[in-house]
Amino acid sequence: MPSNKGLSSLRLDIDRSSPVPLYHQVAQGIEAAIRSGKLAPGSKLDNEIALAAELNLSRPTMRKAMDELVRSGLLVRKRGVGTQVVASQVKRHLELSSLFDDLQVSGKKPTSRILSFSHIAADEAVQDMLHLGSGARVYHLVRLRLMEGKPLALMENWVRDDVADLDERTLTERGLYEVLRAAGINFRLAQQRIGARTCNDYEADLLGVQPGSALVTMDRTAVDDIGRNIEVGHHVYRADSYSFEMTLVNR
Amino acid sequence: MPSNKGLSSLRLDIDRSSPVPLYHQVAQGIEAAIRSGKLAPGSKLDNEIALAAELNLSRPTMRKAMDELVRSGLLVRKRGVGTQVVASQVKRHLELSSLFDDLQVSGKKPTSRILSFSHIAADEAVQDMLHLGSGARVYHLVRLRLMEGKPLALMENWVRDDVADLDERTLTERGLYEVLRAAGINFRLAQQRIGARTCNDYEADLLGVQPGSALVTMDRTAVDDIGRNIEVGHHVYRADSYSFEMTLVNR
DNA sequence: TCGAAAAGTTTGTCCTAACATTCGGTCAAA
DNA sequence: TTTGACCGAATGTTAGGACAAACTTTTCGA
Repeated sequence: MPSNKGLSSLRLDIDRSSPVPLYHQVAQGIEAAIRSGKLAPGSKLDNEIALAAELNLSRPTMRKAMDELVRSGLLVRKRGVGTQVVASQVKRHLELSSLFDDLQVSGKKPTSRILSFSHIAADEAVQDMLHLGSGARVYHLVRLRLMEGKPLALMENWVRDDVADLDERTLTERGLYEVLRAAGINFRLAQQRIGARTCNDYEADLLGVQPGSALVTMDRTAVDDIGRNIEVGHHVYRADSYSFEMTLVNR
Repeated sequence: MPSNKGLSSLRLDIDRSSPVPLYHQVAQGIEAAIRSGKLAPGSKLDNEIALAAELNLSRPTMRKAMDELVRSGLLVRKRGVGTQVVASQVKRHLELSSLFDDLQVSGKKPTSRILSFSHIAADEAVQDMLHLGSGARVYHLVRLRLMEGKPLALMENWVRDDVADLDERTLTERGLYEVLRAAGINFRLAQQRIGARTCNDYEADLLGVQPGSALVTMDRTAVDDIGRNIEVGHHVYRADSYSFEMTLVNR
């Protein structure tokens, strides 16, 4: 007698009139059940057909919902065997959002001090990374991010100037990504590189650490939904206060 | 006059008798076309229906192929508009593989020096991370990874002992993941955290750097296809020789 | 008793068929 | 000149069915 878990006990009520796709509603419902413990780590789910029938959905829709959770690392599947909840508590996937957004979600109160803001001609390296022609102009920002008064990150960004109007005051109280999204930009992907190095005297002073302390470095290029390279950033974080968490998924 | 690109010029011949799924064959074909430049960065693809017809596939299959490329960051889609090749050259996604595998693919010749190998009782922290009961035993490895004779990484791993038999000689010439895969383990996901710190005298000596140099740190837990936590690792890399590249995708 | 074959279960792939939603542009009305 | 309605085009969602492949369990024969 298998201990398969149906979803009936979860009260997964889906709203067919909602603009939220059914598969996403289902995925969110199951995710909530896993995170709240109603679906125990390691427990086996009913098969796709039974679950679909239980929710009055087609199998493709049910499967797409489960795909979402497999991709985010909450479920694992094996052909001929079934689908299980992953044993360990999986943190949320590394999101394509700015640090500012990350910290807001986690309930902290980040502030931003703008050290430099200018509208300048892009040098060759920036032109290349943003795929701009020669003579193009960009916004250049250097910001210090603080969390509850404590310096956390030093961020230098170059933003193409033909997608939004930036000004210094707005950026003080809103994250860069928030401002750009409000301007109608839909970020789709970012390529980034994470590494480390020791800090110099200038950085040590701003971040409030000893010269020679370790820094986490992050270089990023962000792309929107029509393939434009919107922004490149070079950020350094205090290694004692920041690290990157992510879940890698195969297949 | 749109400059939409069909795929006919690409000679995408798909083999319906192959065990490789059609959508994956198509995805690989398009990826190859992009990476080779036959599909120019920024160019717009034909619509899904036309492409499907061109390859004698159904639209869902075509769509699934494109999904793969969207998820890996090579294409971007926008409803009502179309699908484009991303402007920038996207590196391969951060894979769930060991460093050893990574370097092999890139054509380098990594070697491994085993500093310590033992079969020991798991302490409480390891028991917890691998979800083992008290009294469980694990393999414990400390390895130094060298690339062309140059030290690159210092790696400490704990592996549960009920899934494979490990021995010191095999691990010298094969990567840990390779050995575990050969034992029938299908890795599905890994949760990892990347950070930085400065190195101590012991690490400096082994890695051939000055004490106080920057290190990239990586902590990882790997999970297989039936939800078992197989291995936890704590690795440190020379910051001047290693960094993590990845592509984040929204949606 | 043990190993091989068969049957059953479950996920994986592929197809056809609609309809919905969003975007970009055109064109007419204010 | 600007606004609004409409239309075509493209991606997004949902359904239902059929078969394939991998794995587990049971059954059967030596």
